[in-house]
Amino acid sequence: MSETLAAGAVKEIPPKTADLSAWYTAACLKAELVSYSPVRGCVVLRPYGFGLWENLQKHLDERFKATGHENAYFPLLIPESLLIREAEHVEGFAPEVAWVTQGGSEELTERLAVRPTSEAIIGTMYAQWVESYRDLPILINQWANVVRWEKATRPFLRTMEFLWQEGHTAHASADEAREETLKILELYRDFAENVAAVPVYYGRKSSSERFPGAVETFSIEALMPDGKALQSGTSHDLGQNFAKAYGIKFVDVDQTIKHAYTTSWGVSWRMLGGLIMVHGDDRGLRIPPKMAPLEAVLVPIVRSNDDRAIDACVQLGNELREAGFRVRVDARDAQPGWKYSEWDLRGVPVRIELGPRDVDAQAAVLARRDRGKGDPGQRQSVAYAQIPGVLHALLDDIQRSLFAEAKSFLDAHTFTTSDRDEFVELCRTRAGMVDIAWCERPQCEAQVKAETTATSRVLRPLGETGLTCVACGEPAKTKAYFAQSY
RNA sequence: CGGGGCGUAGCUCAGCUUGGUUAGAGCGUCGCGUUUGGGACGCGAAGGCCGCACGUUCGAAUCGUGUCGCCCCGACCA
Repeated sequence: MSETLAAGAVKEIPPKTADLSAWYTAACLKAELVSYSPVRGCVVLRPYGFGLWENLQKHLDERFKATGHENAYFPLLIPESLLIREAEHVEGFAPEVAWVTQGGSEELTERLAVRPTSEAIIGTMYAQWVESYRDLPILINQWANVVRWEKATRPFLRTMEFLWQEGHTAHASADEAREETLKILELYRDFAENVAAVPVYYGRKSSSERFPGAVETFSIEALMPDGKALQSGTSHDLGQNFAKAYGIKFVDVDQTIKHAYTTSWGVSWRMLGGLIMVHGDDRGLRIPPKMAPLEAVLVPIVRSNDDRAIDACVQLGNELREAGFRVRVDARDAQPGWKYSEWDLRGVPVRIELGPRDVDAQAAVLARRDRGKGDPGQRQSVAYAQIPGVLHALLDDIQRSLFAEAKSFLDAHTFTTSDRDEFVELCRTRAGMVDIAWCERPQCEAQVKAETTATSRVLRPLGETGLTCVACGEPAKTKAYFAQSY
């Protein structure tokens, strides 16, 4: 089976501007982020890709801890009887649930779902843990894999099995649950923009885009270079729906028994796919320094009879590592130009070139990946003693400049219109995010989708009153960003 | 699941229309030598039952059917 998988799987990377999808898949494979697995629709996360994932985990975990959340772990397998308790929830996920029907040689009397998400099992446990308002809130996050039986798959963006974190909280009041939901939305926005350097719009989801079983869903939405939006993180206010389904009850301060209010929220490795598409260029990946598995790679230039650069690189590499940088010395016996291209492809933010000339001058050349080859600001010679400081500043600047570049793309591809024809045309041509006054009616959204394949991405408060819906002419209730999406 | 494309050496592909010795190229790999500041050069070598199965045929990479997988576009979804 594996030999059939290899055939035709890995291609040369086509220009990003010509075909984003083809570029994306090839880049993920060639940069050794992922490989295809023998199971259709699943990918193997290779060490370099896992490095990206680890940085995502690190930064999100820091933020979760800072807001009082703790990590825990719940089982992979969920009995059918538990999964089906919340009606909307099970209806929403039914088409994509994988089932275990046999254990060893024994047919199971009750089949087990491989979790598509963990509300069911976690809600069941919370019901056992909560007795009193004193037990609330429960603020738990889990890092886990989930399985959804997808029809069409693509590395990171949609795979049958994927890694994510899912937070599940329970609260004593509706206000507190809503506050938690919005706090996490802001946490995700902050992470996306300040760590992944991916600018996003955030807000409420329309009813048709809502999580099955939620009272209200919020999300962050990034814009890909082809004009399609990518939902990159979701935060759900579940109200009392799941508490009622799973029996999460508590005695409140007023001595009455009440159902808790719960939330759930998640970010998956899909975020990595967004980061790759947003920042990559024709030479491959460009990874923002805070997410980069390697912040810098050191390439020694070796001349015949002069390999002093290798020792110099090893020493400089050790010093930088001690100073807290993530670096690697690439001392492989290969052409420097070949190495440059390879590390460019993998998106390492800074390359440090060190050859005999530099050894003589006690300096090294720092080259930044985010700028083009011909850019005069791309390379600079820096004396040994100054390197940690310059590297630090350089990484900061790269982080900022990648965000700025992506932000100006988002701004340039966000359109506001009050004209229906223009709205339809912008949606249809996949121009970007199209901002309109909207009635928020599901029928209207369905009509827009039928006409343009675009849907509402996020809803924001409407500043003015008395406006009419740009799509249908009914009274407008909200401001909405429409776009086609992944 | 629907439409389109593809599967030949590690990679990118040619060959297929019109079936015919031993299936090709470039790159990569290996060996030796010269090289090394943005994908080096010379010489030599290895490497493929043409995705898989069945069928048509004297003969199949080439034609037919099926199947698996990959890519793109829809539908569905994070």
